[in-house]
Amino acid sequence: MKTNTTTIKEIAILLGISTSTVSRALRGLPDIKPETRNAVARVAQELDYQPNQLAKNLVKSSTKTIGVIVPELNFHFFSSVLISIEEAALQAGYSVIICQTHESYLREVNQIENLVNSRVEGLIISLARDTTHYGHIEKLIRKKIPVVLFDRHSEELNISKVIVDNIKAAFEATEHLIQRGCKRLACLAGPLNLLISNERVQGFKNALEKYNLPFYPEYVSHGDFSKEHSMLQAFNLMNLPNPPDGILTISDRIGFAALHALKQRGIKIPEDIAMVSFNNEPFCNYFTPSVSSISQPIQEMGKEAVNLLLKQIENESPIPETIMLKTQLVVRESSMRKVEEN
Amino acid sequence: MKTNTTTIKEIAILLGISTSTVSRALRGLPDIKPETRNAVARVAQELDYQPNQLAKNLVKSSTKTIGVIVPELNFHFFSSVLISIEEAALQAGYSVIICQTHESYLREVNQIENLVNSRVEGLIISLARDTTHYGHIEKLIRKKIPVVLFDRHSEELNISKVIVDNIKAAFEATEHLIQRGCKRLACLAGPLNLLISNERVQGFKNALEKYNLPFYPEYVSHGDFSKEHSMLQAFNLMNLPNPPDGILTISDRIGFAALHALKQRGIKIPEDIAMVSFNNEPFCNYFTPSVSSISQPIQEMGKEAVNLLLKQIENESPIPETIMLKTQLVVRESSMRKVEEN
DNA sequence: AATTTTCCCGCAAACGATTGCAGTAACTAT
DNA sequence: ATAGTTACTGCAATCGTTTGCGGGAAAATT
Repeated sequence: MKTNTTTIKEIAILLGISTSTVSRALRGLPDIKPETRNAVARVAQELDYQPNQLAKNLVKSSTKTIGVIVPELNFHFFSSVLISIEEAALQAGYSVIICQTHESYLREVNQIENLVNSRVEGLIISLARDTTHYGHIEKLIRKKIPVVLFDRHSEELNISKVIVDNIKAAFEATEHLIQRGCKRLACLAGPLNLLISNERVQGFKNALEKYNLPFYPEYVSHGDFSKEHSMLQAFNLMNLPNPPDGILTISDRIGFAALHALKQRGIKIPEDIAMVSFNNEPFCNYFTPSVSSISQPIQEMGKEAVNLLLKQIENESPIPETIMLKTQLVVRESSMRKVEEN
Repeated sequence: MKTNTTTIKEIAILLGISTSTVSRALRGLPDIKPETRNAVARVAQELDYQPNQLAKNLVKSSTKTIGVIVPELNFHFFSSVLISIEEAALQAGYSVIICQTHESYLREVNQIENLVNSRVEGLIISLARDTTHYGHIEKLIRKKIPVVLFDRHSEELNISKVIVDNIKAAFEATEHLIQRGCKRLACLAGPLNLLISNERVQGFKNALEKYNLPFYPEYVSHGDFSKEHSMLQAFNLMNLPNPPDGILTISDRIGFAALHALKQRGIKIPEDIAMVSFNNEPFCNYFTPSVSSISQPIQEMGKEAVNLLLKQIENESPIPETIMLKTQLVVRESSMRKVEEN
């Protein structure tokens, strides 16, 4: 389909002037006689001229665009961070291109390549589940393309990132469960190679250790965030000879599904089993019982990621910076057991 | 920050050949001696050459990109359709740029303009809540830029769209409530000027009419999908002298919040009030009671939207086509009242 | 040996803008 | 009247590719 777009040249010919004059007139540069300026404006209006961004970008070799890559658009956490990223970028005069990897390493590599070829000026990335080696990211650094990681990062990468203290957050959540009287604690985790999942498990372990509670490996199970996996994880926990009386789930996606599974088995929450989850999605409030969850600073996360990126883009400061934001445990019914005084 | 990218020219100079030869060699065109081809490949590899997509697009005046505009990335329905849109586009060799309007008309206009200036080859749009006149869309048609609307459309626009029969869907849901013994039916709707909301209300009315049930205007209330609005809508309904015994909500976002509000008031669902909602988000299963909801063909919707768009892009067929997809009522606990035989 | 064919490759224009520099006309100052 | 400004505008190169056309050398055909 041939879309007829008018160019600067057509305007120039129509008015019998040069393209440079038209260009300058349209952009409000000085040194243009008012009459010419008006004439140009008029004709541009009539022909509904729209500048070709591609040409513009090519000559200025600047796109004022940043690329954002997330595992899944569908996850409430990511779509929310995206909103704040876009907001912050827009304010700084940048637009964003959003891509998703569907947790696939190959797709991540592809998407990054595409964005780089399209000359985005920087990238904000949350790594895919399947990403276990980081050559593609290191290549970006070598090429001096600004990159910021958020949430799903890697310790191997010495690079700017904005994250939360997952270990501490999980520790606090577990501690809370212990203080509510839980003795046999379980943890429903994500994929085995996912750093943030492992960090949260670590925090879980730390809390057990501090309170001298035993750690049983079979009380920690891994899944892929899907409803099916998560419910299975919960069922398996129930089928153990000595089921847990407190569960930490490292994501609301897992938590909600697990809650569903437990309720299906007629287990009373929080009396039989208390629960704390991660992310504090709005739905936590809606469930019966409402779900205690660790709130992530979504707004800030997006804003800081953009800030870090812009700093790299504009100040050519390649010194990697890590911003660690605070989480907050929001206690609701699912963990509010009555605890006998002693 | 100056990112040093290698160009075709540098390769050419390094090898003492012309840029055209390099270009052809890299793209595997014929008429290139194997040795030159290899040499080019080698040097390109060494210098980590990445073609400049901007330049490419400019000369080919084709970007193989489509733009998608949705009101809010955060809505499960939209992010899900986006996934299937991206999938379908990718398969056809197109990439997608995703934008959100946050329900604002001005932003919609802006985003469209940007995308057009960036020379996307077509647009898939779900209109913003605040969009009440359609000059910006009509302009696209005048300029022969392929456009497809989905979900949030407008009757004023004679243009390709993929939608569902909202009237029929709401009718069936309401009929179901009536068949489960509801006599006083209410409807929690969205913004007043939102077509799909009004269509659903219309279907609601149609069912009342068919079954000779009275329609009270105060039983239909409008909100903006927010938790606060939706809960308020529900509370207002409860405060009526003669509260309803059946509620249709035109979106799960409203439905979940309403359910929460009703439960807060100690109302038994479905015994006191039965409920059916719209969209069949995965969470419907998780609630207590689980929520009956009308399932939208999300996958298909995305796929068909892309198909319609590609048809316009590639076949220059500007004949508007409307694809109406089937919904399905998924009955769960929230509407399963015991109904006495008679 | 002359002609044709095949194989490679380069020149230069094009895509649609921006921009440094130069040039002309009008206006001001001497 | 001449020199010096000032106000505008155009030329041409540039960004990094692609592509039609033409041409020379080698190989094949007569």
